[in-house]
Amino acid sequence: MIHVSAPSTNEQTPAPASGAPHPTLRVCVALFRWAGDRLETATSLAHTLPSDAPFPDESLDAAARRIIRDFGHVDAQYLEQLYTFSRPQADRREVIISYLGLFSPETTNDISGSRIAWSPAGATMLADEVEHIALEYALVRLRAKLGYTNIAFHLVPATFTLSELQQTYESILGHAVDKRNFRRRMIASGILTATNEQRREGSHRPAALYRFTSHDDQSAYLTPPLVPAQDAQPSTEGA
Amino acid sequence: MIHVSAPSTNEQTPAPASGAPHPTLRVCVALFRWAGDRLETATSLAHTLPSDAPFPDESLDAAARRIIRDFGHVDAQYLEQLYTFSRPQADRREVIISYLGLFSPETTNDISGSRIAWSPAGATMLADEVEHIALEYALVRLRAKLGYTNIAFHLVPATFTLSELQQTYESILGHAVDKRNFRRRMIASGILTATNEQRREGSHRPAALYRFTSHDDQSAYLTPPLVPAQDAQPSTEGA
DNA sequence: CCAAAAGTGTTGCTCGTACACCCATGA
DNA sequence: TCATGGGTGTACGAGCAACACTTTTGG
Repeated sequence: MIHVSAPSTNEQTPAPASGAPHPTLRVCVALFRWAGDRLETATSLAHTLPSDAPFPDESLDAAARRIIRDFGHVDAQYLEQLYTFSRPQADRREVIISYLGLFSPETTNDISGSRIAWSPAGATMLADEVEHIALEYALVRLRAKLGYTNIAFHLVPATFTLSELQQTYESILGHAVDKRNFRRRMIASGILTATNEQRREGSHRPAALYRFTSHDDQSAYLTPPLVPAQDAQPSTEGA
Repeated sequence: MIHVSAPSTNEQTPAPASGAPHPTLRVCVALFRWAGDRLETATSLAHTLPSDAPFPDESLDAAARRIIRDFGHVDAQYLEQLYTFSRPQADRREVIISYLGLFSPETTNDISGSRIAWSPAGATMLADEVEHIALEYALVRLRAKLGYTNIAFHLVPATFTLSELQQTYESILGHAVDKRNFRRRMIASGILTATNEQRREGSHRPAALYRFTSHDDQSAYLTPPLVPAQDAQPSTEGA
């Protein structure tokens, strides 16, 4: 978590370049939800990503949250800054800070008066080129993070079956995964807790319901394969 | 990694007052070089990271490259956008786009009239809080990328011995690595090519010299210049 | 009793890690 | 001949991928 709090005492900031117009600032958010059978992207009714200029007294993160509330009338479960683009526009430059946001299904069920349209991720067409790139990139990041974080849990209801979770993974990754391996890995990871409840639906064996062990994610995993050698250096190997 | 869970209740910030001051934009660069025995960070003589406001007609990447040239009178071998911070400052907001830059030793040898001071990475003290965070984060990213990219090659001379390369890794990672495993991995990875030259220095067996197989790195793992990089996005910037 | 999804183990392979000694050289 | 760093191979364990059948239920 990156945290910027107090204003700095350092007054190093260069003056805005000689009379030239200030760049336009815009925060845009690639929002996803799991629709039960597929991943969906949120667009405004005008086929753009939800976006707005941050207010002067507002952090970028806060602006992203506000944009999500304004468009969807709900809060996202997960929010992460992705990348900052810039491009020439009219007489000034436009700087676009892109975010990735995730909704849980419960959240998006009772959206009323929402200005959001949902379309299948991957088939979402955006007029704006930068927004298109930002969306593609958000998907890439989301896929990558499935592999080494518990980010998928933000897309899934509070309690869920392992099959549901697996379907979520498969649909985001775009390929099937082995059931036994998937379950073993999920359970071994310790981020799942079995509730004692079951869900019975249809004429087949009921499924056990699980929930997350911890709701804060430690997605800050970085794993360099190189590992410390036994001792500092001094002798040849101990033994 | 930013995880925003339960955002505050709606404050419904006032509409974008047209008279409100634009945010200040600033690009700052965490620059590293390998000094032969340690990793070093570049600071301005005033103990700040090299930074400046981008010109209106200049992309963020171009601004970062210009800043590096202005401060060091040389070009960096590697440049990657890291994260965008924002903070309140005086009457307006300051938005800081941070970059990671790497120099090869050859490059920094003939810096003359440079406005850069080098200090050991990790021991570099910066007055500004955001710059400090940006620098720390750059180090984290650099370390992490050692594990799954060939980023280290940007820090090393055009030809080098495996021991030199290993020292670079060890010093950046902060721990020793096993010599045999390191060499096996490097050679197996295929990004190294053995030249036929040797380097003899000191009273011991001469070392074989290697160089990179390909000089473009696919470490564009975590940056959006994704699939169709430069040409598919005429109005945005490549990397 | 049938359909339909839930649930369960084993095996082989790959990759990472630990580990010790000989080689070539200059002084 | 000695000190110094360069260079080499093997064996073990962890973790991942492939793979098929039994269980429980509703209709």
